[in-house]
Amino acid sequence: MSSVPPTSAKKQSSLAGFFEKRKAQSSEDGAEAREDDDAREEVGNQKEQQQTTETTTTATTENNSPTQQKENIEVAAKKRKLVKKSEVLDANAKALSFAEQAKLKLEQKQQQPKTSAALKQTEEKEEDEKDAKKNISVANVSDEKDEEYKASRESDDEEEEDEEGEEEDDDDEIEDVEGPLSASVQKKAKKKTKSKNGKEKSEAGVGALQVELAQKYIDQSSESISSWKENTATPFGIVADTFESIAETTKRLEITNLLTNTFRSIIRGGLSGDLLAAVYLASNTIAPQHDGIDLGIGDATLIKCLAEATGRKEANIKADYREAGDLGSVAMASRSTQRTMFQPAPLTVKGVLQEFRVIATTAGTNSVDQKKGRIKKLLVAAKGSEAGYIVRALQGKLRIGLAQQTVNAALTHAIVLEANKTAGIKLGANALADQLLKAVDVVKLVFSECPSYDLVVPALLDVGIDGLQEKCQFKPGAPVKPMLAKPTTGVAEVLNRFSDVEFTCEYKYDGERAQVHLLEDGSIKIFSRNQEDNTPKFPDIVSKFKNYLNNVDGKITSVVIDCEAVAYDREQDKILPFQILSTRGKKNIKIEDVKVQVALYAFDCLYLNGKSLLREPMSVRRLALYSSFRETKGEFLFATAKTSRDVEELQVFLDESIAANTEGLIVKTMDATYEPSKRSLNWLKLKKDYMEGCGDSLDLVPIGAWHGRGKRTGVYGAFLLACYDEDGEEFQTICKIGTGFSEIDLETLSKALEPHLIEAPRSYYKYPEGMEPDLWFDAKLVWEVKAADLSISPTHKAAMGLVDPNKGIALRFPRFLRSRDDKEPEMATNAHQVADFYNAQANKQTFEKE
DNA sequence: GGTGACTGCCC
DNA sequence: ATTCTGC
DNA sequence: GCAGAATGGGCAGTCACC
Repeated sequence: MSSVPPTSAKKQSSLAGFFEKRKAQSSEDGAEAREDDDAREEVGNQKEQQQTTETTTTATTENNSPTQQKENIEVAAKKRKLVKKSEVLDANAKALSFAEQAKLKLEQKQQQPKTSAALKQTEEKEEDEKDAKKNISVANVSDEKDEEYKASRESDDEEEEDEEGEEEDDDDEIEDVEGPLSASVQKKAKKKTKSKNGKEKSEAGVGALQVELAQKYIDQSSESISSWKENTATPFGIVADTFESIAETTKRLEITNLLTNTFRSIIRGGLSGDLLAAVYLASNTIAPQHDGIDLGIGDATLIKCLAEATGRKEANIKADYREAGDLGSVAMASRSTQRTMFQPAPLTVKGVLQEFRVIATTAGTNSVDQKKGRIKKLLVAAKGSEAGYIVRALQGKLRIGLAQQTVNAALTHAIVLEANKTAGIKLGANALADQLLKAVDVVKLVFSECPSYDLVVPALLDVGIDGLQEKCQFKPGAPVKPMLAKPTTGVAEVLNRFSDVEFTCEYKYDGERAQVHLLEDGSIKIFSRNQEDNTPKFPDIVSKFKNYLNNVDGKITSVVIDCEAVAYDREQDKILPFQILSTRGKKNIKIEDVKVQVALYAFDCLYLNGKSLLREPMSVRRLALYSSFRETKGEFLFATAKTSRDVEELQVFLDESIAANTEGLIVKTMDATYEPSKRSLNWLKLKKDYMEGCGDSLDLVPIGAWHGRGKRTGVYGAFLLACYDEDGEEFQTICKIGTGFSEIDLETLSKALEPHLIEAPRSYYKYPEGMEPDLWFDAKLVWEVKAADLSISPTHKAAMGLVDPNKGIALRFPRFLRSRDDKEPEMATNAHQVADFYNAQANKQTFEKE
């Protein structure tokens, strides 16, 4: 990766080092003489990285001797925790905010001597600054921010440093700015809240924290919240700054507060379209999901963009990404080296969203280039932290602890608070907290039944909370968010959770969720679990659906049912595995082209003859389902159900479900409504592999690893696992694994694996092309891993030749259980055992036909 | 016209 | 999908 | 318990490129 001389690398005490290193390297990018050091020392790289992380907290400890490195890593593990706690800069804690990175960069530049005392000071200073920043919660609306933008625009590549200075000064200057909350007022407000804390907390009621937030709102709204400039397009920087502040906290109410204030100022800006755009950006979506608009941009394209935009080599961008764990900060760092001939117009909230949409809808020959061109333009126009968030947005991971639910809460708060203000309503903290909580419930409910900001945001601005339900109603034609189920560990837990209520169990079929709508106009629509419009995928269902209606006692004019679409062999009359279902085409499918038949297993009825059943209990909905449809063999069936309270009966039913080629059971209370907003995981799922000692558990050998990203930066994020084949005396990959690890596991395992690092894969490793891990290990450790299923794999190599002549076996839903220190790698699950596991499955793949 | 990289979406 | 974690 | 963010296998569709 870097061609930086070791001396410079040694000095790197933090992520700032990353910037410095990159800067140095990028100047050599053009020369690109020593491009391929890449093969060089991946091992060293790993150590270096561990150390980098470690020194983030301890500054200039210059421990580079190999003997000390191990120690460093251990210390690093402990420190990371501490650092996280104290909310100081830490790459692992969460997103290292871009501003923080800039600060680090500055420190590095100034070559500040970093004795531990000095560092402590710095930390404290930063804490202060953060506090100040948080308190200027509405400051991003103010005119003085405009100045800041202007300033930052003018001094592009020095801007990070400049911002430092400016931020320092803000506290003083801000007081003179009319309109927005001054920092000092905010500070007072916060102090007030803090001092009240104790009293309020003891009052309980709605929830002390909510009340505290309400109090905060009251204090804030006693001042005027003004827009940056009325009726001027909302700058994207407002949103980026808000993200930046949000990135600095993990407290959800704090996040809500920050976003609420930004939404409020946008509302006051008077451009309703801007609020909608901001809501989309904050939730990192570009359109309602059933509109089927997606970016078509992934890491690979973004990396190419960054390389082209900065004139750097792709390999270097990748290396930076690996090291930083965040493509956003790579974009930030790269961007600052770029000079532009002229100043592009500042980005606006609406403009960025619009550009995202154009990128999404660009298709056809040369579309990739066009998309890249637009992204590069965005990056060039980006100021401050904007570029980082643009990249993250395009990646589909904001990674700041903000997603739809919190956006909905903040949107609600903003609407309510602004409405209160307009109406002159002034509530006490408790009353306000109560009002906000109820309003959030309403908005979440409405959004789950009408998942479209295009509809909900304008409605909120128009009629507010009270008229919202009336205005945004569930109707066939648009999907409802589906009810989901929560994993349980066994029959006992189910009985425990549903101890006092009547419940029912249904088979959990292994297919894909299908929400089938019959509209008033007679048309049919089918939506996926994620509200994608899957109608084109199931022309066969569409054409026959009306045959399944039970129209004897009256005409059914409209209906919505919840089903599982399962691949079905109508000749042999049996359910086929999920893998078969997934081979069905998705677009432009004609009925005569359908090769994989499906059976619909219906289990709920959400709408019938013009009436929503979402608020009805399960018992009523099920009756509606049973009475409105009739079963057709191999095509349309009701999910097999049983109602019982008996432990043994439940267990028997579970066994039956497994024997019937399904995944297990879904357990539902009979009185529960279909309102995922109330509890998104209101149903329970009972699968064999959730239970201890049941399901397939294998002992496997880690032979490689990938560097983690995001909150896994600095440790491995995933590992390559293999089984042992005695016949060929080789290790054959069976899956990657990246879940089931606690943070401590990851630290421990990284440490345990370090002595086994090797430069290149052993000759006796059989692994798929294109699945080369970042680092290879000697086959020494054994881990116990759980899986739901085994499948014939197009890539993995386990048991190759034993079940299929050319294909290996892979694990479905692999997760780490524990380390098996008592086992030698040769004692790992062997290839024959893997094959046996596969063959023991009730529902094997049988599609070797042709 | 075929192939492979990339992406999104199922689970 | 599964799992872990902070609130 | 919620919400968010890490991560899995594997398929079809799209587009660049040969």
